[in-house]
Formats: sequence, structure tokens, C-alpha cells
Amino acid sequence: MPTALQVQNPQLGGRERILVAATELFAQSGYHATSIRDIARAVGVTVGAIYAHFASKSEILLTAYAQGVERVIKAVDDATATADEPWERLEAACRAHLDLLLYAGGLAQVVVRVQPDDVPDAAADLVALRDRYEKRFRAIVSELDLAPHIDRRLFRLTLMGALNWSKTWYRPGGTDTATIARQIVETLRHGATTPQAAP
Amino acid sequence: MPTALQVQNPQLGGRERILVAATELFAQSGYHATSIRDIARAVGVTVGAIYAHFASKSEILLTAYAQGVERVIKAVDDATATADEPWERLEAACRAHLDLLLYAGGLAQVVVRVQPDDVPDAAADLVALRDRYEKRFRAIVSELDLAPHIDRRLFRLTLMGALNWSKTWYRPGGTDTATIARQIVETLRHGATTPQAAP
Amino acid sequence: MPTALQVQNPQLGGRERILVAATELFAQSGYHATSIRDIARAVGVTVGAIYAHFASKSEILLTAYAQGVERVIKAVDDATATADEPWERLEAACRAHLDLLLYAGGLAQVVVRVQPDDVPDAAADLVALRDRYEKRFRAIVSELDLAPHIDRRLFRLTLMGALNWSKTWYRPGGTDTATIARQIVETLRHGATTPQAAP
Amino acid sequence: MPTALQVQNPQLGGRERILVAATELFAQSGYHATSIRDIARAVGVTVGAIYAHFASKSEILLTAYAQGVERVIKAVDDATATADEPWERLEAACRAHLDLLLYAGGLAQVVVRVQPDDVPDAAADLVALRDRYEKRFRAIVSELDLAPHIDRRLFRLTLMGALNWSKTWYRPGGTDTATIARQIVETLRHGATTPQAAP
DNA sequence: GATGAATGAGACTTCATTCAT
DNA sequence: TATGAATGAAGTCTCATTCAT
Repeated sequence: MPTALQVQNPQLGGRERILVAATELFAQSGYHATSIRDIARAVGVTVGAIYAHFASKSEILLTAYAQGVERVIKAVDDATATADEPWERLEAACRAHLDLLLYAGGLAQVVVRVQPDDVPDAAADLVALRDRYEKRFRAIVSELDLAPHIDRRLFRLTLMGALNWSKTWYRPGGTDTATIARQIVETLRHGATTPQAAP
Repeated sequence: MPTALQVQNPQLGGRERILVAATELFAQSGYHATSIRDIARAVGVTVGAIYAHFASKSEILLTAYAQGVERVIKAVDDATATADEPWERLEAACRAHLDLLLYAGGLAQVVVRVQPDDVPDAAADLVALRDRYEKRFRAIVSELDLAPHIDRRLFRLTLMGALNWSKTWYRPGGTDTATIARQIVETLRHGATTPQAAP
Repeated sequence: MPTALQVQNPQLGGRERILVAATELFAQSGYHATSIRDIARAVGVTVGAIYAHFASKSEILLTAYAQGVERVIKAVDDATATADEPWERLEAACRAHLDLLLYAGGLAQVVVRVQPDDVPDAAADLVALRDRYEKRFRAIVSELDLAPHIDRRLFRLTLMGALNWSKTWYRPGGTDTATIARQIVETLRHGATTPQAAP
Repeated sequence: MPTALQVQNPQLGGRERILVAATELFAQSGYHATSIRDIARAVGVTVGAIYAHFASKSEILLTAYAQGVERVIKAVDDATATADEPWERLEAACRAHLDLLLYAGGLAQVVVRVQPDDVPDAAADLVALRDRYEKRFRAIVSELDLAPHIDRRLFRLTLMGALNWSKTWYRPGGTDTATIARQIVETLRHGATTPQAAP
């Protein structure tokens, strides 16, 4: 008696199906508001079945989080692989970041929505994962030709904030991610008062 | 046997004391991770006593949230009252925003930490409150002399994201809020590649 | 809507009633085989109500255990207060020990039935309590005129074992506790091969 | 990937290995505190594998218990086979009993640690097994030249209690089992006030 | 024989909330 | 206003057991 979800993803193993559902729920509602029951219901199994695959709720979160980070890293790496010019690389990275953050069923939203403090058990690991990802952006930012008075760290954090905050206001059907990424980078590069540069 | 908090704020009524404690806890741990018991313990009263002042947990949150919004609005209004030049007004507003967000015991952090979806009962009200505050920034931004190709809404959201994200990385003792505000606004105005303008 | 138990002990507070029921259940079935539900059902309240009085299952056990030890100590103290002759004092102590162990609704049975290892949380405290009681017997035994080749510690442990084992085989209506105590002490004093001493 | 235990007992079949592990765990932690998972983990197999050999948890316990009883009976029979004098036979039996109870990895401890009531399914069988063993001691005691006023049943139960209680206080490295057995029997025979008899 | 996934019941505990006092 | 006891639902997790492979 396969459930809807099983039919939907017939090829996925039990562990994967749990992870998919959990990732989405954690991204939508946060860690505390998502119960193991919720996850079990979404997958179509008993609560006990969850524990055949994961030792604890925090382990599920950690696994989902790690997977999310890994995929964003890969997406950013892929996106930047084809560009040479530093600002182009940055824009490509932002576009990839937004795509995963806003579209793909919570894949990366977990990373933004769940705060390490929410999961004491896994806090240290979560921070480490988050750092791994930030290193990517640190590298990209380090190649930019910023004016000397600009604090590169603060520049990067400003960018990350601008990007991640989009989860708060973005609605499908509105401005697309490519456009969002372009304007954010464009503004941070030349400022909002400078007339548009020739393409 | 008055608790530390009671001694600290001897002039505050029961309702106020609950609100102070709740604000801080909600800001630190979020809505779901904060229990009525936590609040009662922090205030030094019984759980039942809380219900003499508030009808429900969501009402406490809503009240704290509203208070937070009110204070940020007032802080921003005060800060912008003394400046005429639009970009100066913006920077003053950002400084005030950061001050409340980062320093003052969670006064404004609730607004950033708690998402309307966390509290179905009060979601609509929370959104309305958030909007009230955003209107302030919308007004300030509308006075800016932005280049015509800049989407003012996206500009504002970029700024808000940059500011609010600071809660994630800010540590007391590091760069002060005035400096943070100045660089963020500077960057958004002239871009990070433009040599510094004369003060 | 008072339950049978409430009617039975109308004067007891909630905490006391829980303790009475828990003591009996722990004594009968042991720590692990007794669930909070069992206790709640015996008292006639909800499971949650238990937690208004005790922080955890182990705290209930610890409290019951402590109460049991306290009462046995008091019983032994009372029983030995009226006797001067060391062997009479010992016999009186044994009689008191057996009375509480075998008759009074588990009051002291907890101490014998539950092993410290069963309750990791409280193991240290349980051992300390058990020691407090054993000190009583150590004192009484130290006054006896034992032959020099007798190890007093082993003598005491032999006695305690003989007494406590009675919980295993004792059935109401059989030999009464006074007789049991007399013969055990008699045998340990003069041996089972010596013809009975004149009373 | 054989586990330590498998290497340790390479000749044992699956059933035997389960029994060895279960015996030790039941003896150490009791019936309720030992889970099938614990046993499986100790043996190094899956939970399901246990059910290829035993129909239920209580069946494992019953088998382990029966094995324990059988071995103690055999040990006592062997020990008493070489002695003729009744008190010597008793002392030899006690020594054998203590050896199995205190040393050999729980072989006989199960019998003392697990109470029939703990396992409703097997309670009757457990009592029957316990009785089989007690018959041995009943026989040995019946040969003793006790004074007429001594209740032989109570004498035997006193002895069993003294012996079994040792599990509570015995620590390896302290008094050895032979000495313990000698003093207990000596005390029960001649009393603790009688100067030592010539060997 | 053995595995791994699953079940359904039940474990302890915490939650928001109510209410008589 | 405030307390303390109680409720009922829900939380995470473990249990003995089953069964297709």
C-alpha cells in the first residue's frame, strides 16, 4: 500500500524519503515547530520507522543541513566554473545561491531557517558546515577589485544578508532570481546612485 | 523573596516584567523554544500568574512584538528628526535600527527572530506590524536620488537584509554599529569599487 | 469525583498519595516494571499531575526510598530504646526490621527490592541512604560479645541477608516476625547444634 | 567482521552466544532493564537474528535461568560428591554456590537477580526451577544434626539469604568465597559466641 | 540463519491552558 | 493578582515483535 509520496518518488529509499520530507518541513516551519510525527506523516510511515534510519531528531536535521550545504556548495562551484571575471563569478554565485534558496523545495532553506542554537546537540557541526560554505564566498570576494576603504568581511556579510533575506519577501511569479542577483551585485559594485554602466 | 529581575526593575509592574523577560527569551530562543514556564521562571512567578496578565502565549508574543516595533519606529523617528539630507537620514535610521537590534536586550530582535508563521494565531497582526515599520524605511528610501534603473523596493529589501543579517554575525566588542551602518549605506550609495568620497 | 484511594486516605495531600502508591508499586514490581502511568492510575490522577509534584520518576523513587529508610531507622531506634542487653537489642532491631519489611505496605520493601543500579540518576543517593541504615546495625553488632575469630562485618552481612531474604519466602499467616527474628538471632548467637538455652 | 565475543568463543553456536550474553545482561541489569537490542548488540547480531533462535524475550530468560539452575545444581552435586560428613557437605555446597553466584559471569546470578514476578509468561516455570535447586539444599540440611528446637526450613532459608545477599556486597579482591562459606556455616553451626572449634 | 525495515504500543517528560482558592 | 494542582495533548524516543528478502 504505497503512499502518495512513495508513488511520487518510487526510486528513493526510506532514508532518502525521510530526508526529503524533513528538509522541507524544517525549512518551512523551523526545527522546533517540526515534530517527528510531522515528518513521519509526510513520509507516510510510523514514527518508529523514522528511528530505524536516524538516531534522533537532531541527527535528521544535521544530515539534512549537511546535504543542503553540500548542494549549495556544488551549485555555486558549478555556476562559477564557467566565468572568469571576478564580478561575473560573484553574480553567478549569487544566482545559484538564490536558486537553491528560493526554489528547490527547501534544499538550502534549512541552512538559513535553522539556527545552530536551535539544536544544541548539533550546534557545533552546524556552525562548521555554515563556515565551509562561507569560505566559498570569502574566496570569491577576495578576488574583487574593491576600493581600499572597504572592509571585505563586512562587504561579504552585507551581500549574504541581502541574499538570505530574500527568503522573507520573495514570492514566486515576481522578480526572477537572475534579476535579483544582478541588481544586488550591481548596486554593491557601483552604488545605487550611479547611472547604469554600459553592458 | 524577590528575584534578581525584580530587584533590577523594582518600579515595573507585573505585566511589564513579564514582557521584558518574554521579549528577551523570544529574541534569544525563538517562539517555539520558549515556554510559558521559561518566562515564569525568568520573572520569578508562577505559571498561573502569567495568565492573570495575558490570555495566551501568542498574546504575550504579539504584545512584545508590537512593543518592539513601536520602539524601533520611535528610535528611527528620533534619529531621523535631526537630519535633513536624505542619505544622512538613511544612515541615521540604519544606525538606530542596528542599535536596537544588536544591543538593547532583545527589544527589536524579536521582530527579526520570530517569523509570523511561527504564531498562526497572531500571524496577520505580526505582518501588519512589520509593515508599519517598513513603511518608515519606504518613506526614507523614496526621498533618495537613486539612479533610474534601480528598483527602489529591491534596494530597500537589500538594505534591510544587510542590516538584519548582522544579528547572525555581530559580536560585541567588534565593529561598532555606527561604523557598520556607515559602510553599508556608503556601499549601497556609491558602490564598493568607487574610491572613498570626501567626508 | 474522588477515587477509591482518595476516599481511603482523605487527609493525604496529592504528593503524599503519590508517594504511598509509588512506594507500594516499586516494592512489588521494582523500578523498571513500574511506570508513571501505573502510579497515576493507582492514585487516580492524570500522568501529568504526577509531574506537578515530582520532577522525574527517579525523584519519586528517591523520595520513597528515603522515606522508607527513615522509617526503618526510626522503627529500629524505637525498638532498641527499651532494651539494654546487646543481644536483646539486636533481636528487637531484627523484629522491627522484619515488621516493616514484611508487613507495612512496602514501606521498607522498596529498600530491598530496588537496587541503586536500577536508577542511575539517584544511585549515589540511594547508596548513601542504605549506608545510613546499615550504620545502625553496625553499631548494634559492635556491642555484641562475639568470639574473636568472628569477622563482625561478615556476621552483620550474614544477618542482613537472612533478614532481607525473608521477603522472598514469607507468606502472611505463617511464622510470625517475632519468631523468625528470635530463631535467626538465636542461631547466629549459639549455633543450630547447641541445645536451647534456658529463657 | 566478527565481534570480540565471536572471536572469544569461536566454537559457540549462535544460540549459545545469545544465551551467554543474555545471561550476563539479565544478571547485571535485571529483566526489564535489559532489552533485546542490548542482547543483540552484545552478541554482535541484528535484533531479528535473535528471533531466529528464540520466540520471545521471556523464552531467552527462561532458557538462561534454566541453564543457570542446572549448572548450580551440577556444581553443588560435584562439590558434595567428595564429602561424607554432613556439615562438610554443606560447606562444600555453599562454596560452590558462592563461586557460581559471584564469579562466573552471571551464570547463577540470574537466578538471584530475576524474580519470577518480573516475567509473568514464565513465572511458573521459574518457580519450579528455583524449587528444583532448593530441594538440593533441603536434602543436605536434612542430614544435619540440628538441635531439636531449630526449624530446619527457617535454618535453610537463613542460610540461603546469607549466601545470596553476598551478591550485594561482595567485591572481587576481598574475602574469598571459601572463607565466606566457612564462616557462614561455622556461625550457623556453633554460633558466633562460641570460641573456635579445633579444625 | 540472518538482515533491515517496519509496526504499534508504550516509555518518560513537557506543553499551554484552566480553575478553585 | 497570584498560587498550585490538575488536565489532555503532544513531544522525543524505546520496546518487543514481525516479516519479506
